[in-house]
Amino acid sequence: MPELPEVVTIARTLKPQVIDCRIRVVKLLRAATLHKLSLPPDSLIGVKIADVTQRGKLLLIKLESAVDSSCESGKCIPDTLAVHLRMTGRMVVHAIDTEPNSHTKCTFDLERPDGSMVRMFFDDMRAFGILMFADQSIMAKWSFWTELGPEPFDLDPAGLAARLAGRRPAIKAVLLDQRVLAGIGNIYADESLFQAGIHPERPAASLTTEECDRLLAAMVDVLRRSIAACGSSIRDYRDANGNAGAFQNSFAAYGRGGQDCKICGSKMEKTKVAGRATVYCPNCQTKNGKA
DNA sequence: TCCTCCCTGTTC
DNA sequence: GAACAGGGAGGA
Repeated sequence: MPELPEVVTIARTLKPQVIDCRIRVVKLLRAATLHKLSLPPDSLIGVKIADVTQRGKLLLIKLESAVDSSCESGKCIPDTLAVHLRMTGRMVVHAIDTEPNSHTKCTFDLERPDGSMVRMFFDDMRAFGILMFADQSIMAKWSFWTELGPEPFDLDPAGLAARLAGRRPAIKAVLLDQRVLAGIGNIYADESLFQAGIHPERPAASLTTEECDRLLAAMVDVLRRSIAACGSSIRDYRDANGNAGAFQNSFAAYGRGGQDCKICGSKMEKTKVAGRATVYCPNCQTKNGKA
């Protein structure tokens, strides 16, 4: 399940394979994978891939066009190919003669600067992923994009506290809300709360200044360590080279319900918060806070 | 503000 | 053969 560290890794491994390539053919194999606001697949024909970046969990393929990129000419030309991988999405580059598999939702035939061709696949077993081909006017209408919060790296403790202020829901539910923070999913929410010693069901606004400090430091540390390990591979995640990450071997909370706490040895408890499986240590992460 | 749904492979 | 995994949209 790609969260921020996995998307960073995918962007890093995809970029050298597709940069400066020109899109020649786009085949959309599942119509519902395309976002409602998206420009049609054919709008990508002829544009060049200028960069591959990421914001939160969104993979952003930056495009540049050789022709007028304004809508005034009557034809909109996308400058962004945004990909939300959700649970099982993958972007992988294969040889040009590779055929789609049963989970392929879209293929992009790319011409390299030297004239050779490759085929980029968007595979997505569970079909939750979304493709968005957009110009700036469309991005400005995409609420998920316009309302996306800052990444933890771009916040200071006071900034985090300000974003949690007035929010009564459980801190874990708030961390998963991409409008509050971008990039945190179920894995890194559990890992960060464990590392910070904060119970996942604490009302977000009840965190003290000192706890906000600890939580932000934990999120940044967990995300950085995972990026260094090329992300976490639970089942399906692979980077753009098809390689798995290694951070799953460092989990202290996620998926460890019933096992011993790595700090105090207590039995880790499993519950549900915001409809998501949640694991925490009842001793290290107490409900009334812990110094 | 919380619940259900989307989707399919894996596990119980 | 049902439960589970889960991000986000949309509805109650």
